[in-house]
Amino acid sequence: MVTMSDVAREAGVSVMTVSNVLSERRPVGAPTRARVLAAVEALGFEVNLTARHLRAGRTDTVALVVPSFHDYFGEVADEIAPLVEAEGRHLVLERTAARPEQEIASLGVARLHLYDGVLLSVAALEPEQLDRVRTTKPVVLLGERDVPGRFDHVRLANEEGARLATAHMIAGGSRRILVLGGALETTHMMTTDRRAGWETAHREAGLPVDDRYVVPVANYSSAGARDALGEVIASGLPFDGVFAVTDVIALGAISALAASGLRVPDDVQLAGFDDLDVSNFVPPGITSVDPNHPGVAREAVRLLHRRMADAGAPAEHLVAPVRLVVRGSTRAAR
Amino acid sequence: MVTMSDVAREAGVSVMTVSNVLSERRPVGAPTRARVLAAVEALGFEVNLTARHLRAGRTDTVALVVPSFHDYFGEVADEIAPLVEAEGRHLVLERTAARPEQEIASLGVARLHLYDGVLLSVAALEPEQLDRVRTTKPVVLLGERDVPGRFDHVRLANEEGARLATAHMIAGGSRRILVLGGALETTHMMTTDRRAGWETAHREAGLPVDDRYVVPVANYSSAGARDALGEVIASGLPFDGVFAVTDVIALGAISALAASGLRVPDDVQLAGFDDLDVSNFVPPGITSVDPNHPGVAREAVRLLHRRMADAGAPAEHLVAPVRLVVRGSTRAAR
DNA sequence: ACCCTTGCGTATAACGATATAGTCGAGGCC
DNA sequence: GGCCTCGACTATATCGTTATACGCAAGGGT
Repeated sequence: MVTMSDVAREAGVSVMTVSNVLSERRPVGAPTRARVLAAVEALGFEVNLTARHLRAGRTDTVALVVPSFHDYFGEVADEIAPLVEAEGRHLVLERTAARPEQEIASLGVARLHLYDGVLLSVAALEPEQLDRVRTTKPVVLLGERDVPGRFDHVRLANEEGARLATAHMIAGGSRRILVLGGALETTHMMTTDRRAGWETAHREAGLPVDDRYVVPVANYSSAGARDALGEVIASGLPFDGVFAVTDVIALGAISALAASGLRVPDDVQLAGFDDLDVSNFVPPGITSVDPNHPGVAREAVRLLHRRMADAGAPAEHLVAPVRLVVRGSTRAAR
Repeated sequence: MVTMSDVAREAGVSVMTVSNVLSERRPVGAPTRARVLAAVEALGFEVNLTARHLRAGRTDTVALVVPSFHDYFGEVADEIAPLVEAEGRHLVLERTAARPEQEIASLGVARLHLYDGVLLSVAALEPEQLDRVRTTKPVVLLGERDVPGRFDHVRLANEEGARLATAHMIAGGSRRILVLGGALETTHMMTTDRRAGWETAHREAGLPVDDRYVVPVANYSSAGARDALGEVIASGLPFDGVFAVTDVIALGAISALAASGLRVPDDVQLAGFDDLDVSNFVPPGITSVDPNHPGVAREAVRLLHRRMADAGAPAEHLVAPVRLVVRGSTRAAR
């Protein structure tokens, strides 16, 4: 490896002069500067970022820590990357899927210190585990769990989005709406908050809430959704609408409906959540709650920058607004 | 930040003893060991990975560098991660999308040295740019471009997969098959290799090859595909099959076909490439070429480990086999 | 003539870990 | 008793950069 001192020797100057030429932290005379740059070019020198980090305490790198790389998180990551890069920093993704139940533990707090800041997506992490994380590293949390108050946090208006989608299907004539991927527990998490919105819409419309219409889905996957909805259909439980708690689940649902010869939206209306790309293109288009990824990304990055600039700033807890995108899988109000 | 020397002072030993306790590189007496561990616990010490890297030259981290985080690459990344972790290392994702035309330059060779090894996905990188990368860092290339012989490289059997998919639709009765996302150039890249397979299938069947059936798609996106196919339909060019060079494009195609009232597969057969999750669930199921992601991931990681263990090993160039997954978007042979 | 600034460069000490060579007492062997 | 080995622990140099203080000549103000 070619180091700064190699360059310094080649150019006949001290290492600090090389450093100053490259970082432009302090002025260097034109002839000296030229000789240094020539030496850099000739030797093919590249700065050692590790040494810089150790000494300068700065990596110019931000990590986004996600449970898995695909689908939802991949799309969000692509929104966040340009915003981080606009500030002259780099974004890298780390993943915790190995042990979803202990996101930080499996990652190791030590790794957090490799970065200037961390966006941590908390899907399965319990608040008390999070509370044990004692780090001064700037961290902004993303996700639908409750988190300790001292952390900055961006979450979605899950309940409101679910209410909008469900109410829309009720207005379109549905009276027996499944919540696919729902769960009966009361802990605040993505799935329970969205089920709560489904309930709210029912109550507001004066419709009964029936627990049999809450259908869990294994792994929140499309395959799990297809199987789960297939079983509901086979069971004979009557339904005329499906609120899928994610678009990935909606995709599994549309597959199961098609396999059973049920027409969307004529026999069954369908709505999802997340507004993934795919929802726009799967015929007849899946009505979905748009969580405004660009907006969430912008807020998260804004909070992180603020925290990096001022470690003592009071924590902010944002709830990003959502809106319903109506497509062919639901009917207009009757 | 609490350092090893804080721990050493607290435990009344030298820093090397702390290091030896934690790394288990050399034996430490039981009472001393206990005091050290107690001090680590009491102070909440976490090793500084940057300092370790600088001194020990090892990060236990592998990077996967991709053009973007979503869809195809996200799915591949989730396959690769467990394999890397199984060897006791960490996987992080870096992205180059900022300037697709200069993947390495935008990333900076310097960043490569932050990792023990790098899996570099070359989508838009020209061979001569790659040739300029002079690094001793273990690098394995993934992707469909030609690359300099000195690099390890894993690519797909693009032409063969395209040939299989096209031949299958010909056997099912199609005679005028579009290649959506195709390009007429002859440089080896994903899109041209797949177009070549489409041509081969036509020649083998004694069918004419018509350049008007090669339809480019903006950004290889679903939206671009929908627009492009919409224009073909509007133009009146007759066709009864679509070979989409990626599943993302196939998704746009199915949307355009539905919008025009064309039935799949009755009026138009459709096949894609990549076998993304979505293809399994979009009714009626999209026939697709399965590039065997797990196999590709396994080979890539195997090559990287080999290269990390032996920098002088001869470069391997692998072409991963593909197979056709037949679903409802195509007809059985007539 | 004197002092102070300014511009340009250098020498040296960190950052926090690990590698290497050493120290030191206890015990074994002849 | 003398010598050697061995286990347990320590002192110091080092990885490649940047922060800090300093040296030194040229120029400007009084």
